[in-house]
Amino acid sequence: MTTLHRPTHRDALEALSAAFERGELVTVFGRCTVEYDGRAASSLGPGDRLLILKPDGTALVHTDEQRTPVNWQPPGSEHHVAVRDGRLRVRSEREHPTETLDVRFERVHQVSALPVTGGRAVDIHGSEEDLRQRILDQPALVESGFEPAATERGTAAGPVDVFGHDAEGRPVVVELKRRRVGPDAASQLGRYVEAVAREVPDGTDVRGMLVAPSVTDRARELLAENGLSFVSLDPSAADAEGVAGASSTASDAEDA
Amino acid sequence: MTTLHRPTHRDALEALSAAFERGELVTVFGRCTVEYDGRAASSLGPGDRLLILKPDGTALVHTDEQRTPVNWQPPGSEHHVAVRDGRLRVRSEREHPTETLDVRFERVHQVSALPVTGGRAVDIHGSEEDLRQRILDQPALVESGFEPAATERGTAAGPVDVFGHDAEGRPVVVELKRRRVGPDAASQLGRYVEAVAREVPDGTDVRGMLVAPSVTDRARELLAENGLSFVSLDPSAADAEGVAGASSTASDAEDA
DNA sequence: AAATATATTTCGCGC
DNA sequence: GCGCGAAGTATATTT
Repeated sequence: MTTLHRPTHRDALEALSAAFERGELVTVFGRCTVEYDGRAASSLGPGDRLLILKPDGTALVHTDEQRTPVNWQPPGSEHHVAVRDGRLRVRSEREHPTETLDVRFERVHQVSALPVTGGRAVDIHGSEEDLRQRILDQPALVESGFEPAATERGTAAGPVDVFGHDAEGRPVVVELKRRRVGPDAASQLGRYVEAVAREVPDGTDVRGMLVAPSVTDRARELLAENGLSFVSLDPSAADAEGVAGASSTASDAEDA
Repeated sequence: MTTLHRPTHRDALEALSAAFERGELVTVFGRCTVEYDGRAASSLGPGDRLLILKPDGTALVHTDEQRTPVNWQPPGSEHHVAVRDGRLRVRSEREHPTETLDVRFERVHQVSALPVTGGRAVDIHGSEEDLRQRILDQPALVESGFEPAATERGTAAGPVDVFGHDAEGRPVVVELKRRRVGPDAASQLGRYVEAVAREVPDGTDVRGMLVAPSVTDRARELLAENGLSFVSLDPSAADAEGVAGASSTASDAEDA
């Protein structure tokens, strides 16, 4: 681990080059301007920022606010350091699409090179994947008598989360969302149902069910217009009881 | 600017508390485990990571890979530091929704407190907003004879990017995208057109046009099914010539 | 490489 | 606060 305080721009350059060589994570804190050009273009006037350069090619420029970096470059980019007119300049470039990030330092307050070792594998649960598993375990959460037949079933409109049949044997398309849904999810379900309806004998009733914690009003209307149902299911809720009391709030499926 | 190298956990605690007090940006580099619980839940085993704590409540945990932090907490959260069992622990909490992030350090390699001053205002161009302005300046880019009447026009399905009329006086809904579009954008346009069609006298033909650099096949089909058009327009293209050669690729608007 | 959908998306604007 | 949609979204998966 190397840290330089108020280094000369030239010393900062040396430290950065060496750190890249060693595959270390680098932070540079200093007064700088930032220019970006690529998918869009942006310009950032002088100020103190924290620049993070990762050995995988990621570049991040952070101010003292927000979760999102004020400027960045995705992994796979190439970091280049130089001193121009006595000032440290870090340029990060990539192709496909062509994008460049330019950080020009007026003053370098601190440079650190951090050797990173150890686990990167984060174990996340509570995602949509978990919700699907829960429904396969307890299909009655969707509807009494529901029988899952496939997950990620391919259709002309894309893969359906869960496909199965209801108590009366009708095909059912289930779309899962781990949080409150808006119109986009309703449209998505509609597209899937339509796609399945085309694969199936004419006149077959294909049902569509949106499973999520809740819906917005507009999404609810959209579901109703298309004869689709909504089932309230909280992904974080303890999966006790189940089976009996699947709180199914079917939409009023009346045509317009 | 303060930096401590291999501080005791207690000294690190002191430095962090003082830095929070002064409203500084803090970085902690060390071997740690991370636990998150909230909208989802995650667990991260021991390893060297860079923890960034911003005075606005943002917390970021970065490894040596990826643009996205391995764990984080959004702005507005509250940072708490403590020493438990002789180990530095940083906890970041927020409500609505309730979420907690716990970083427990085995070893603290470095602590830095960085006073940030200066500009945060980044000037971005090439966004959808710019594209809209360009179309208002040169409506013929959309279609010869197109006359914009309103932007962000409200409908029951949400605000329409640009609303206007074609050469024959028919209402036109224009949806703008700064990049290649998929089925979602086609659905969105369809919803807007439908909403406007309901406001207008029965039988009035409401046209829908998707303006973007390009479309995917499935999106193109979806547009065609709903009698919607596509106009190819690159946001980054120089707005020279124009007027004459709006490369309009209208979809075959035949009904199914 | 392209297409498609998810994400602890984040962020901003409007109601 | 909720709803809605954009974003230089990023990221993973599948074709």
